[in-house]
Amino acid sequence: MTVRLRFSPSPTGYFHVGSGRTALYNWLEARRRGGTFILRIEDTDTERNRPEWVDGIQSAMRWLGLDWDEGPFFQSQRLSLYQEAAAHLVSHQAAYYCDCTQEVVRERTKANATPGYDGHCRERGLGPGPGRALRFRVPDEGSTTVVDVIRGMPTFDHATIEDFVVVRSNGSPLFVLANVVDDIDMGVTHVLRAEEHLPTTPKYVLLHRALAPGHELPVFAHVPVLVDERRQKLSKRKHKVALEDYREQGVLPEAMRNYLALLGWAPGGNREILSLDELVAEFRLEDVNSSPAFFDERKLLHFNGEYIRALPVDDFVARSQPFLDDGPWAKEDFSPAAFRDLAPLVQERVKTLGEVPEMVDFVFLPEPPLDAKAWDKRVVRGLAARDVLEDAIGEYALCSWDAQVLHDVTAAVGERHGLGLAKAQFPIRVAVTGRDVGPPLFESLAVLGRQRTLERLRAALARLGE
RNA sequence: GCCCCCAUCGUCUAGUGGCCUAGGACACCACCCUUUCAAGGUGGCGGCACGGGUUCGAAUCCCGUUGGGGGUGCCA
Repeated sequence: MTVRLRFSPSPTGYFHVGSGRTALYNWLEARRRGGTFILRIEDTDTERNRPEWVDGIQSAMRWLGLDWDEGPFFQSQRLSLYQEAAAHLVSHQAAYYCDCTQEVVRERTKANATPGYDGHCRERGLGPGPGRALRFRVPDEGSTTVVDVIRGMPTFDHATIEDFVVVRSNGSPLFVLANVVDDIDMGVTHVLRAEEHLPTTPKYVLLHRALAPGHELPVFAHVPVLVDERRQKLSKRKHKVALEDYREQGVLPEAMRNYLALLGWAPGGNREILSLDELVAEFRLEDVNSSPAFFDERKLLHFNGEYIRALPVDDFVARSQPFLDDGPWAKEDFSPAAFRDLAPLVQERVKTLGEVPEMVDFVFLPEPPLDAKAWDKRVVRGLAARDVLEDAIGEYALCSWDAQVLHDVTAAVGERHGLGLAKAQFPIRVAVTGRDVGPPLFESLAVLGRQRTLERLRAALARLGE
């Protein structure tokens, strides 16, 4: 039998990393088993849905490389299906109408030991109508066991499950109903979703049995939630966890994908960096952990650095382009050739593509950006800084313009003033690039050119003299 | 409160009764390399929550405790 998995987000906020991982796991399991991956948008709560979030879901998934075989389906366009299901429940006495308002229920059950709806309308024989919600009649006795590949078999006593609402009093279906109806209709074989859904799963099972008696239940897999440093569930409200933010920051989708895959799952052996093909081949739902994982941005960034460094230089250049386009320099001052020369040196120094512009901005800006602290420390208070600058100007004016030559010449300059190269290069670096960190200096000078280098050296001297 | 889930270094994890003196990675520290910063190399710090069982033997199995989390909506 071919497996069918679905990812069914609701468009109630931007797409966050936790959703990304759930989508990825669904996709991985579907691909590995040669099954079908379905995208279904659960937008039954019209109050909270927004079309831009729907676009966000799809673009985030495309960015991660998670292509779907069917869909996107929209529950808002499948309402008649849910109505039919509701009618079926009513005609089979599996559900009943209720006109209790939330306030009334709360008031009435306040004193009860078990909170929740008390079954007040069970025997009242109410028909449909305005202000009347449809409730599922949960058996009083017995229990429901959920078979979950990563959690075992949690069991829930029916006594602890209230008669839950499946259709709102305004006629719209609730998540729990639409979800089950669609899974049955779409032949979903594996329900892989976040752990927070585990407590409502017995309702899913009860509904499934009532709606499709004899049909096999899907296999459940509740993956642990992602948490913050305080071990609280990552939420859209409180945390900066939108996939989009990482994308804009210059995180590579393959790095994000790899990192996400490892949050709750590990391949055999001491490996961490895995290609998509390896992920597909080795991922196993059964091996997913059951405890919550902390989304560690530092490790993500480490992965990203690994992926950036592994890129062929031309790819690195191409993928840096969008970030270069937003650089702080005038567009016409950017030189692809100059960037290409520095690219290999930049590539091994950044953790995100967003850091690329500041590594090379001194080349494309008319004046070097000024890092006041670096200027003060390495030029104003730097050892023999003035002498080094003056001496360097003299040498640089005459030597041939080549990184190796510049290196040797500068080493000689340093020696004359009792400094090693490491110290001697500082005033020059700050004068020319504005900072005391950056790509190797002599290669940078080679790209900048003799004239601009000398100008900046002289400007620094002038500034020092003030 | 009630229901459910979870528990190995700070973090992500390997581990499925002997191979564990508990392995790897991130982070951190030191050293090496070195024109800065990175990268790389070497080393270090650091963990089986606790208490009972079961067993010749337990990180691994069982029970309890504690701690953490999720749910408890006419949200998903």
